[in-house]
Amino acid sequence: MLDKSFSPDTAEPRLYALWEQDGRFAARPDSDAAPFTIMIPPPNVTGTLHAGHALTMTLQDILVRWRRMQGRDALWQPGTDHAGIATQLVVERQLDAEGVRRAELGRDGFVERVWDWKRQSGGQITRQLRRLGASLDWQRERFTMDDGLSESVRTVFVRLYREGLIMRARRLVNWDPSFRSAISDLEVENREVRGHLWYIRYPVEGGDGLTLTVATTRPETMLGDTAVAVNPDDARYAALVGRFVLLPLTGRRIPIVADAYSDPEKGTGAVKITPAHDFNDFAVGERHGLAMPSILDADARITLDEIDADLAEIQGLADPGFVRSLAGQSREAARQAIVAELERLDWLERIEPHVNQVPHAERGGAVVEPRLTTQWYCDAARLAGPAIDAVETGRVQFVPRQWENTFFAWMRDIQPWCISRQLWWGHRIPAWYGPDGHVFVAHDADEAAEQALLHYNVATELVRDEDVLDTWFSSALWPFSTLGWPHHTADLARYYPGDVLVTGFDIIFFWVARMMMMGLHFMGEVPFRQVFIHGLVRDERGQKMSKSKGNGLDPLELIDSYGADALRFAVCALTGQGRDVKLGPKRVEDYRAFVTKLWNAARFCEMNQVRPVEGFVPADARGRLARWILDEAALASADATAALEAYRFDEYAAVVYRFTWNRFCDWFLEFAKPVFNAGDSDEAIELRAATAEVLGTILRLLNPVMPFVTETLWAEFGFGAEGSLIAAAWPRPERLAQSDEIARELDWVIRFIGEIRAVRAEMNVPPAKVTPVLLRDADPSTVSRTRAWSEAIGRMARVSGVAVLDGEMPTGAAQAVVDEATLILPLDGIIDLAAERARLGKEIAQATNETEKVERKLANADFVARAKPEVVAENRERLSAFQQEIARLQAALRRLD
RNA sequence: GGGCGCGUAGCUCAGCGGUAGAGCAUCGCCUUCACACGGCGGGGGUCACAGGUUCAAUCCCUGUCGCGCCCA
Repeated sequence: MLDKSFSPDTAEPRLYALWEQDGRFAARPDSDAAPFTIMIPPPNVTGTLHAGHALTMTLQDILVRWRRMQGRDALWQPGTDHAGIATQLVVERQLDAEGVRRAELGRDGFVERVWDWKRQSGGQITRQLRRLGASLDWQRERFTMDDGLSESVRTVFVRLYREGLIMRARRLVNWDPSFRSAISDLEVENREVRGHLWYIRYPVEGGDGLTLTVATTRPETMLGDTAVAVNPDDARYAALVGRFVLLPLTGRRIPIVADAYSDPEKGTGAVKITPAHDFNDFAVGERHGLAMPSILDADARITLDEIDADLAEIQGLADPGFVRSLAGQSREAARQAIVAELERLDWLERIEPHVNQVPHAERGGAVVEPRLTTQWYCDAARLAGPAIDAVETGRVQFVPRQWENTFFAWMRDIQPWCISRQLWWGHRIPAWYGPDGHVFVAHDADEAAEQALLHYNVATELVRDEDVLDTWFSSALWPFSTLGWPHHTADLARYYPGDVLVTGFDIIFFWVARMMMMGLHFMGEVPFRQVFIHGLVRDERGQKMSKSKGNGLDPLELIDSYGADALRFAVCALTGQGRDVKLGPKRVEDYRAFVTKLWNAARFCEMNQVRPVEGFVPADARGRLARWILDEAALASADATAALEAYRFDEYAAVVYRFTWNRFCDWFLEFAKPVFNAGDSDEAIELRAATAEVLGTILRLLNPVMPFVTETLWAEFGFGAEGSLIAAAWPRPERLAQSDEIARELDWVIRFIGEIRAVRAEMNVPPAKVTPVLLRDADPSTVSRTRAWSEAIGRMARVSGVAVLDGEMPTGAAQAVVDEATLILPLDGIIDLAAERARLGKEIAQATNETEKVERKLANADFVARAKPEVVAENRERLSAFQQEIARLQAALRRLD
């Protein structure tokens, strides 16, 4: 006997362990089944499960479980990425707490510590994914720093280098001064900051007091100015182009250049150019062959190394002593000091409040400093071409489609990808340098040494590049590196390309784009055929979840409170196409009610001796009720399958929910009660078997989204051993013969009962009051239906009996119309005749309103002539139905007099 | 500034040429032997606004307003 309610807290760990132990999640490379592959977009190894993971992993798990039930050889590849910056930070913080400095430990010691950390606390998220019920093939778990994956990374780097797709270059990068590393453009977010616009006068050389005023948001960078730019079309400054200004503070002589970058509308129309600290200025510098001195170091502190030599002393304008006093100061302090000095020397014209976009590091939040450094770059533009082509030709499909626009826009304008990071944790770049700086890129030190020998003709000491690769470089290889590449493994042949990548739209530039570029280049084939893009999880009010707002949802808490099934179903039901998911505890709680409903329905089945019957064939069922629900189940199965095929998770959830609750529970089980109570008649035996069949179908349909409760019921009912539902076959819908006719009959019963219920409720008939129903104008077939369903009508509509009206209309009766028949409920003394008149009047009014609309339509010659014939016919039928209904209702109204 | 998306019942969202829907909330009734995390019934919408296309527009097109996101 089932417990009073489902206990997720005990069922979940038990079932999960059972599945895992039985190898239910494992791919079956030796089977004949067609593979279905999803590569998990590897979560960050330092990460913990958040609501966004709960969403994406639930959707992936639904797809995987569903395809597995369809008989596919499902591979859901698990693992994590090594998250260079995040992980290094975690371990550095640990060291801080111990009072140990990273430098003291040395590189090897530090990396060893990171591995220690990884062994102890890394991969917390993989344990949490288990609580969600995610059926990942854990035996295949990979980590981007594994030996195999590291080999892939080295191979890719060396090959791309040899193909000229990787090169070193000295360019501006986004520099994070707190991590002291280059970071990706994509890891920079521009935030609006209220600052100022400082207007500074630069004296024109030989201009007799003539000055040029520039406006800047970053006065401290003027130490590195090497030009002032004006727009070539700006008449105000035309005469000055080609002349020089003397830079206050440093006394440097810098040219006035004409460049379209300068916007005449902005500020004064003259803009100072600091090529080493601004991306736009860098481009101007390149166009005009300007010097590019850096004035900020790795910590974003003032450094004079590159400008000290040309500091000049100019009375009232420049004082090397002041500039030297700035060395080592932060950007902020230097700004204050410089503004004060300019003011003192009267070169500051004015200050305006100004809102500007300031680049911040997404992780850590430091103000990013564009810095001129030598880094490794990957020629993303060349790799992007085939990826763009793959989407254009449909070899990779975005679902929903519109996301391909986002993909195209970014890919067509892709910038060189800076792949080096100044960290210790990560894949160290396989490049070695000779004493003269000559670079040798090789798979390992031995190979590099061989190259050096060939190059120098003598054994030469080499130094390895200190930097590591961007974490995305290794996750880009994930779809094939996890399968054994660069070795030609059987797994690689079988599971590449994968079927679908599931991720949020914020990740299109990361995983989607990069996996495609690398997959196409190295495998010659796309890494996945479809990309399902879902929204982000937001809180109940639609706000983005964030730690600072404190509105984050902990999926584990939700699982503790409501069970994993409820959380999963909520996520599934709320995942519409191209929309964010607003999730809160309330929504999860609401869907827990569905878990409970299913449980109770099953409990009811159990207490009515519903058991699966071996060899039961739906098509052979004889009872109309049995055939009805079996056919309805087939329809639901077909709809659920279609929804999943289209990635319509909301629709899938709705279909199964409606079938289970609003068909199976609300009507079928109610209709079945008298049969179940009738003992062991043939009809009862068959109906129990049919009920078991349908319950089994419900459990199978729901298993992908609610694996725990369905699996529990599956075993309780003896459909199979505990933990075996996961491997059961997905329902294959088979429509039954004569189902339309049976569906019409059941639909009639439902409407018949519904009408009586509505009349009773509106007339405030006490539930305890049971009344007969008299039929007027009823067809013989209707009369016989009332006989066939008399028990259900009696119990569900509180009717003592249905009879054909014989003789006079009873006084004080309520009336209702179902098709051709008028139902009369004698309620003398109970109903208020005035209220009954009003009720009938309202129904007449409603029907009349509809009639008029249809009449107007049919009166329109154009409509009759031009609309599709079936639409016209349909409207004629509706008109006649409404007219008859009105006539019957009016007759009913007259009978009250 | 460019692009994308969204404005449908109090809330969250489906629908997307021909009868406006669901869940939750709300109101009324019901502790009926699976379920009060329940049952039954009801109320509630000029489908943002303005034009256009069409026999017919919530749905297609154009514009306006409002909201969100991405890119510059």
